Amino acid sequence: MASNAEETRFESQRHRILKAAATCFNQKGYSGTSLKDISRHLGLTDAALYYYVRNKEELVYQCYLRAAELGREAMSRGVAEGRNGLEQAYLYLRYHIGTMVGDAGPVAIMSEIPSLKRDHRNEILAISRLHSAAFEEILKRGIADGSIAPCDVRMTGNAIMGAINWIPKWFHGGVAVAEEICTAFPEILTRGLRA
Amino acid sequence: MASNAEETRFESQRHRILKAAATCFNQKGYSGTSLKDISRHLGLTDAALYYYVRNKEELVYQCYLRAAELGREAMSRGVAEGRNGLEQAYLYLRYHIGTMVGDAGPVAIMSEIPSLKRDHRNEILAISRLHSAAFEEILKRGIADGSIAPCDVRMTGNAIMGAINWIPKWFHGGVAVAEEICTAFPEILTRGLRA
DNA sequence: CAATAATTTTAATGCAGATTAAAATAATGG
DNA sequence: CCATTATTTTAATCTGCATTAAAATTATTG
Repeated sequence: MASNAEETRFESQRHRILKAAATCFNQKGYSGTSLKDISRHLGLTDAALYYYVRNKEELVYQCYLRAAELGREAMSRGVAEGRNGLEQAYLYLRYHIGTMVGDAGPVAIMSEIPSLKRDHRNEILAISRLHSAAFEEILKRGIADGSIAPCDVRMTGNAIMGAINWIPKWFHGGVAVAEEICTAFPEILTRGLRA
Repeated sequence: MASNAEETRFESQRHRILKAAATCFNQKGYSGTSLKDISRHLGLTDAALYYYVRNKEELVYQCYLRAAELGREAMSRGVAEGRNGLEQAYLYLRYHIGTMVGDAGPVAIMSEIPSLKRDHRNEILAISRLHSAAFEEILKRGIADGSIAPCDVRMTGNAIMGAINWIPKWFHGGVAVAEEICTAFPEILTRGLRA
């Protein structure tokens, strides 16, 4: 049976692979990146990837699961720490964006949902809807407690999520820029919410 | 030689094709949509597309050119009609978003730049940079004339453009929703700019 | 209606890239 | 060291899809 050390080895390699995949998908899109593109990033052969993952689609799927997990964590931290709706929104954005531009793991590739196969797509769409709904709840809470000005929460949510989801399209690494995004974005995105 | 009537026929068909292509690209991405996907939308065969366009890549390229043209028009109208930076930003957003959710032509597929071949990509990137720079100019003008609060114009521009560019990802037609977007978005996106 | 041009289709061709199987290499434990 | 297990590679295969050429159809014009 595999020892603990080997498990770790496997898991960490798998993690590297998912991250490389996410990077490529963000740059060239799902169908636009070949398995060779991904494996080249890692000094491997394309066939080697199949030791870690069932097929290409699972790469996106796993990235999405990880991204969803990070998003969920960011949101609960924000909700837990914020004293009102506005603060919660601000903190959530800060944490979420932090993970996206940091190197904690595979970043969100929110553009590639159509590439998922039916079951996975439905699952991710459901998670995604829950996430949006939770954010809209924060907005409603802020409106109720007077920290956020009344607004169309659906559209406001769409706007803010769009701004976030678009980040991977123009951010291609760099610690300095990452810092700048982390401080500027939450401020910019919540300034319009203030009551 | 072709008469005027025939030219119009050709051009209008070409236009239909570009629009169908843009729709598909927005839904499934460039590499994710086959020529058959596009032609099926039109009641044609995939091979028929080659009568109107050199190859698949030119479909995206032409969509980008059209989108850039629409964006440019929206911006100059906004700048011409607005009395200060804030108004200009608002009007530009209103016009630009209007064309994106309307059926004037192929909508922007800003996600697919990597799919373009080198020369076309450089061209579109240059145009895109000009567009962003022009928007940042509007912001600076607003800061100078006191209508917009001082901010990181680069990041603010990225945030607003992201929110716009993401629209095709979640908007899939519907006149009512289109109306809602047109009125809500410019307001939401400029509220955070006010001095 | 004949003749020419415009448009679309049918039927190949060819390639890129995902997937698989078997072989080779590297790691690990006794 | 040997034996076993983990990891990666080489070498096929198979398929989907862009692209092309030639034929068929539809429109247009004198």
